[in-house]
Amino acid sequence: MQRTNFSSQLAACSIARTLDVIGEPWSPLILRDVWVGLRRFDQIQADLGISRKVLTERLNYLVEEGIMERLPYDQRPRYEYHLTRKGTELVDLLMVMTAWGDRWLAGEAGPPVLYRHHACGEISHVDLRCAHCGEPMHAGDVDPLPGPGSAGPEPAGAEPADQLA
Amino acid sequence: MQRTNFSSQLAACSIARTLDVIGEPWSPLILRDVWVGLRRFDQIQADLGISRKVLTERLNYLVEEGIMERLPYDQRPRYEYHLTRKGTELVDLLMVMTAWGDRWLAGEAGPPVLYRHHACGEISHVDLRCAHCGEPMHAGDVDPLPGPGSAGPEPAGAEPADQLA
DNA sequence: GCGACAGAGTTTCCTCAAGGAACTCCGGAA
DNA sequence: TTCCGGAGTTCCTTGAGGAAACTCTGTCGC
Repeated sequence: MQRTNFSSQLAACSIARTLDVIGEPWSPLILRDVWVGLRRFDQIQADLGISRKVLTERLNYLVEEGIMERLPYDQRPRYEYHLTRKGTELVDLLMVMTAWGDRWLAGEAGPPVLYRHHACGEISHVDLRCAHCGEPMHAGDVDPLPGPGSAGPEPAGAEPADQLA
Repeated sequence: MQRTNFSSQLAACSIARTLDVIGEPWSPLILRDVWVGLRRFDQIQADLGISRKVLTERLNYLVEEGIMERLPYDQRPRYEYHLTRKGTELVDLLMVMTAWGDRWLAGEAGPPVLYRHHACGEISHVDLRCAHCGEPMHAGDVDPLPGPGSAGPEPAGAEPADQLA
């Protein structure tokens, strides 16, 4: 296929920008693998069954974008991939995917993996809260407004959010 | 390209399952558009600049997966897409993408769109909390454990999370 | 010293589906 | 009776992804 081009959206949409970084097929799964400790090329390749070519491309891109670092672990040309701060924060996304997938897509067997929260020691999952007041913050709890990086002051028309997010 | 095949991962990974639903290019942006009120085919098509063919495919798939409903709004064959409960909860993912994108990828101009939280009236963004204890829950705050839907009891080896999430 | 080895990619070739553009279909409206 | 606007289809090209073989580099065993 042709490389999907979100360019028109990149200007005005943090979602599109984020997708540009981890939106490609396999990228989130690679991020997950590195997060849980599969740090080497062949480990990730074997775990995912991804082609070596694609894995190379994705890893290079993720390094380029500052999501991961490529660090030598031997005199020989051997490298490990580690998450940067930027990459670690991106794992939030994976946790939300996990929560949603567990809730809506888990088979009769239940979730394949559980997470124990260090702070309370319980098996739990993530919940979205307002960073300001701490109350729940979901799809219906917000109004979108044009921000400083928007294309310009939108006419306050009937369509509140034509150029979005 | 050949349709990316996560099949090996689908069995054991809620992330892969979730990606199977909204992981394709454009799907998250379509979800966003419908969320903010662009509900008709041509509106979405014009907003995203996506090809009509791909938009048709994505919409059909999202309807099939129960993320959206296709509802007539006229005697003529005219339809609108609306989010289901399942789809609305998936918007959480978009909010996390927005938060991450705003933090790490916003240009010098700042975020293109802001969200005002109904509960507190403030411009804010989402934060991840433990659904159980309410404390912050991020990448470093959890241990993954095999759950009921895992392939089987993993040998409690040195590699704590080989078959993951 | 020399070949086998292991990790980490590169390269090549092939296939097939993603994207784009143009076409169709349907039921009012003029 | 034609025009129009919304909502899809159809067709073609291209380039992404997969598979497998090849490369490069430093170690290890003998």
